[in-house]
Amino acid sequence: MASSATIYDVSRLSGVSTATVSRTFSDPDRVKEATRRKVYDAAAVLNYSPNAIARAMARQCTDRIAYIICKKGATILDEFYASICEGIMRSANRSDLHLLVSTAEDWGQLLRSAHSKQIEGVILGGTADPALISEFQSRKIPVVLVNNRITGSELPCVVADEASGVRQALEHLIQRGHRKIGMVAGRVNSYVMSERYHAFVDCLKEHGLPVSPASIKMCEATVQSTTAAAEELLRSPEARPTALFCINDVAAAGAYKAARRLGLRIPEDLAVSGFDDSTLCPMLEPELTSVHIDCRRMGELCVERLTQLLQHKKDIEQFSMVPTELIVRRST
Amino acid sequence: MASSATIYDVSRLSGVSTATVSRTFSDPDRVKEATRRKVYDAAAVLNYSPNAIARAMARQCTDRIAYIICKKGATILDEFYASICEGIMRSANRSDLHLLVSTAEDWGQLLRSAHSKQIEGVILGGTADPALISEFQSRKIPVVLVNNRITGSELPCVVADEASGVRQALEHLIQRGHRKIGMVAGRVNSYVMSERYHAFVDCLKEHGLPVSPASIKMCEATVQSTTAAAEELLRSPEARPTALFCINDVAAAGAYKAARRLGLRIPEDLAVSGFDDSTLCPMLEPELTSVHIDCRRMGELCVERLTQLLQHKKDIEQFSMVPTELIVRRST
DNA sequence: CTGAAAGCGCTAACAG
DNA sequence: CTGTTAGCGCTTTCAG
Repeated sequence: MASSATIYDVSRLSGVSTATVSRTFSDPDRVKEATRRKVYDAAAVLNYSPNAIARAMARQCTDRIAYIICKKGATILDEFYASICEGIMRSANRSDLHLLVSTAEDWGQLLRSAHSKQIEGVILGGTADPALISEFQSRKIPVVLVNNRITGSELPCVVADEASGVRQALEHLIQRGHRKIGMVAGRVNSYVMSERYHAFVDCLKEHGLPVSPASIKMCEATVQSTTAAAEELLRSPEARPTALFCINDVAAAGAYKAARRLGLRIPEDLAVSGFDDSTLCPMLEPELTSVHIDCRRMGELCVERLTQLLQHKKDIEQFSMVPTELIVRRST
Repeated sequence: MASSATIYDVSRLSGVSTATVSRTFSDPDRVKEATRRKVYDAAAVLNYSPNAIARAMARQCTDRIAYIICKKGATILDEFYASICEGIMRSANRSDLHLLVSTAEDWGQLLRSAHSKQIEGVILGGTADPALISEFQSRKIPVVLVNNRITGSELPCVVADEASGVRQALEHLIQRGHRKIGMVAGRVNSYVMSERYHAFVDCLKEHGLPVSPASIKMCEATVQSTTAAAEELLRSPEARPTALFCINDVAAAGAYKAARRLGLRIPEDLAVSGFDDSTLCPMLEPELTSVHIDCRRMGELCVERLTQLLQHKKDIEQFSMVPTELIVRRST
C-alpha cells in the first residue's frame, strides 16, 4: 500500500534515465553535479528513497547478517550478550546492514531461515557448537566468533582481554593486603570461563600465593549455586579467605548473600570482586568492584570483521582483543 | 555466491512449470499430490528453499516489522524492554517476519531507514513521542503500542495489569500488618509509572490508610537517586514507614541500600516490595518480593495485533492487558 | 490443476 | 558522463 515512488517516477520527473538515478544514489560521484541536483530534487518532491529489497534483488547481495547467541536458554536477556548485541546493532545500522538476532536453539529452523532469508554472514556469540560452525562454512557463509576462540581454526574472533582483567583485580586485592584469595568459579566449559579460571591460577602462582583446590569452588550460573559455593568457601574458619574473586557479577552477588548469612561484613571481613561490570554492581551494597568489558566495542569489531570477510579483504585480523579495566568500588 | 538453486532449477528437474513450483511452496493444497511430491523431491535434491527477497519483491510485501524502543538511552539493555523484545523476536520468527530492532534516537535516520527497508509495521515500546507516531501514521504504517496507552487514539496497545500488581503487593503488605507504607516512586511521566503511582494512592485510600505527600518520594531511574529517596523516607523516626513499596526493582535495590546504611533489617524492621520481578530479585539478600509481568507474552501480543493490522482484519482488540502476579519472597 | 508470460524496482554491463 | 537493455527469483493473472 501507500505505493511509494519508484526509480521510474524519479527518472521521469528529473528527465534522466533510471540508470542515472540509480547511480546518483549508489555512487553520487559518477554523475555530474547538475544532474545529481536534478535527481535529488525530484526525489525530494516524490519523497523517494531506494527500495532496499529491489536493490538486494538486483545486486544479488542482501546485506543481511545474523547474530546468533549460543548459550542454553540465554538470549538478549543476558546482559553480557545484550551489550554485544547493542554494539552490533549500532554498527549494522550505520553500515546499512540488516541484522537478524537469534538463538542457537533450533538449528534446523535456524539454518533454513538463514538460507531463505539469504543471510550472508553470521556472528556467533559464546560457545558455538563446532558442527553448527561447519554447517555455515559448508554453505560458504562467513563466520566471526565473539567471546569464543577455536584454536587451529581460521575464523576471526573477538574477545576481551580476560587475563588482564583477572590480573588487575587480583593485584588490586593483593595490594590491599589479601593473601588468602578464594574463587567462586563457573564451569570451565566456555572460552571465557576457562580464560578467567586459568588467569586466576597463574596470577596467584606468579605472586607466590597459595592456590589450593579448596580455595576454588565451581558452580552453576545461578545465584543459588554461587551462593552455596561462596558459603562453603567461607565456612571453614581456619582457611577462610579474606577475599573472594568471583568469576562474574552474579557470582559476586552470591558471595554477598553468603557473607550476609554468615555475618561477615564487606569489605571489612571479606573483600569481593566481580567481573563484567554489569548493572548489578551499583545495585549491591556496598557497590561491587568489578572488571569492565567494553562489550559495545566488541560488537562493533564483530561487524567490522564480518564486513571485511564479506568484501573478501585479505589479511583480516584473526584475533581481536578489547582491553578490560578494573573498576574499583566499595567492596574491596 | 554459492548461488543456490532457483525456482527454475526445481522446475526443470521436476518437469513442472515455475508457477507450479511456486504454488507448491506457498499454497501446497493447490497442486495435485503427485505433482507436489515431485516438486518436493527435486527441491530436496537441489537443496532449494524459496528466496525470501525475490518473494518479497514479487509479492510487494516485505513482511518486515520494527520494534522501536522509546526510552532515552535505553535499549535492549533494559531488561524490561529486552524481555518484550524476546517475545516479539520469537513470534516474529514463528511467523516468518523480519524484525528490525531500534531505538527512537535519531528520528530522521529511523524514518528514512524504515522507508527504504520497506518496514510494513512498527511496535513502539514505551513513551513514544506523538509526533513520531504521526509520522508513521501519515506514511500509512500500522503502529501498535506496548507499555503505553494514548487515550483517544485508535492504536492497539498492549500493557500489563499494573493496577492489579500494585494492589496485590499492597494488600500483601497490609495483610502482614503494615499500616505505614511509603513509596519510592519514579517520575510520573510515562504510562507505566503513572499507572503504578495512581494505583498506589487509590489502593491505600480504599483501605483507609494515610497517604501523605511525605510518604511518597519521587526520584530518577538511577540507584543513586532511589537510594537517596529511600533514605529520606526512612530518616524521619516518628513517621518512618514500616514498609516500602518500590515502583520497580531498581528502586527496591535503592531501598535495600538505604536500609543497610541506616542499620534497618529487612524484613524485620522494614518490608520492601519491588516491581517487575527482574533478575535482580534473587540476587538481593534477602530475596526481593516483586510483581511479575509476563513480558514475553506482551511481545507476542504485539506481533499478533500488528499482524492483524497488516491483514486489515476488522475488530482488532484495541486494548490488551496481560495479568500480573505478586511473587512473594523473603523481603516482606 | 497447470503453464505462459508479464512484471516487482533496481543494477550492471555495454554503448554512445 | 549518461542512456539502453537485460535480467535478479519469484508471484500472479489469465488461459488452457
